Amino acid sequence: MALKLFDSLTRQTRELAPAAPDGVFRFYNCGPTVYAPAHIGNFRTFIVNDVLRRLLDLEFPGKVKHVRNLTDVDDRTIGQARAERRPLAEITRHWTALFHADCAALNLLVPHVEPTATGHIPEQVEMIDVLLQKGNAYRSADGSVYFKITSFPQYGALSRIRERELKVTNTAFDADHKDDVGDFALWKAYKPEEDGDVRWPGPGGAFEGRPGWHIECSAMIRRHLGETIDLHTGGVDLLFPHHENEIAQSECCTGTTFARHWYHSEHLLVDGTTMSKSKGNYYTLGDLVAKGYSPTAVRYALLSGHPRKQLNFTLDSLHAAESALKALRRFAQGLGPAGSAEPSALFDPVIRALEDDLNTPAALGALFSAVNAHAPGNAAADRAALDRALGVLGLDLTPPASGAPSAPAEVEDLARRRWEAKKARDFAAADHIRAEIAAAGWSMLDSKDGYRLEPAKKA
RNA sequence: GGCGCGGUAGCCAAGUGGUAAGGCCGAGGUCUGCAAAACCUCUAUGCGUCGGUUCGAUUCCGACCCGCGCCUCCA
Repeated sequence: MALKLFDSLTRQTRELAPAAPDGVFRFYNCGPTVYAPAHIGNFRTFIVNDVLRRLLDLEFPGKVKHVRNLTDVDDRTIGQARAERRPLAEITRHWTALFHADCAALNLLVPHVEPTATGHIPEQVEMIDVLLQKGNAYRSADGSVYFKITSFPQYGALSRIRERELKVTNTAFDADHKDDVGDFALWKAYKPEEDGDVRWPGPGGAFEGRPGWHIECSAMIRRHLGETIDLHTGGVDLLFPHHENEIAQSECCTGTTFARHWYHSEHLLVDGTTMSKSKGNYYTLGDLVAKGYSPTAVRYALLSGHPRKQLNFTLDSLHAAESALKALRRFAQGLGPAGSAEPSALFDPVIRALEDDLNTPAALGALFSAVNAHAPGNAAADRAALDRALGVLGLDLTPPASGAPSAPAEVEDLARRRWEAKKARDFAAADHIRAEIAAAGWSMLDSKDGYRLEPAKKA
């Protein structure tokens, strides 16, 4: 089985394989900026990358090194700290913790390394020093350092920026400091009124300030994965300028290929448009859980579209996901435990769909096709196969732990009375009480020898 | 203006030069005192529009219409 993935640089679907002699597959996924709760659009990318990670684990067992960073110093994190008048580290620590909790709820595997920008300042400064020495970077009047894109002839290969006609605006061109609009900051000189106590010694041991955004990834990759990595991923929005700039600074610094394969997942839209707080279509995982949806359903819904296609997220898609998951749970229960059985081939098409450029919607389709095609016989082996397929998708069928809130005492009391009435075959009374229970916002679900109460479904 | 992506049933969504996976919803049925659940069955002569290539196109080519994203720090 070969794992194929679209490569944003060559615009072709290519096979993934480690290049280094040690056989380790080096995988870097651009992580979040920790200044606010991550929204489900962010999580679409992280979930897609999580499925990728699981596929890689299947393909290269024990030989995958997965790194995902945390951006904990940049304009936005600093801005948030200023707005709240709290130390930067306190802000980023808080949002990192929430991010990790959301990741756990969404069943995301923990990367092998999760480096932070602030934890790698010397590494970043070192790279900037090299770029200055090699003439790929220059220092501006205020002590900032910019990368000179004309010094790197291949600049623009990834984003095809040369074919674009840049809409140049005054705000985009910081004429005071940059030589060229396209140049980007490697190091930003310290500005007391903006940066507060956020500052480090800069290139050459002088020029206090902080790193630009792009250099952190280059430095952390170099430190944790080496000069050449096998796969670099992120959302499409990072393609330009972030990844373009990473390539430039890394390759100029090391003189060798930075990433052998690039992959970008598309944006999540909500209600047909981009998410924004002002439109009221901005969702975090917490928002959706508060509405009663399970994180597993969120994960399922986010996998229901092709990762390289924009996905329009709606609450309806969450309903569909909950229903589909419910059917899968029933099916799994019907099969019983896998025990020590070897997986059957029943769900192989699911894995194959994923190996074919991470086609998650096809994989989900194949999952149900297999369920529908299932014939009784080797339940344990089929269950083992189901578990493996669901494992790669990262779908955990365990029902939500907490769940059912208990009904108020008066509703419990009504239920008890209705049950007695029913047993006495006084159906008129039983139906009357059912209506009362419904009026109180609860549903009474009878079974053969008992009943349970659930909150009535909201419209 | 430039770069890119997409338009497949009520909704979501795969896919292929040879005649449309799958999920949700809905409908009918079985079962159940009722309700719910579960199970069974059904649901696109059609894949934005118009041309072209072809024995044959939803799938290739062209034009057009519509939607969306990006164009300097947003996954």
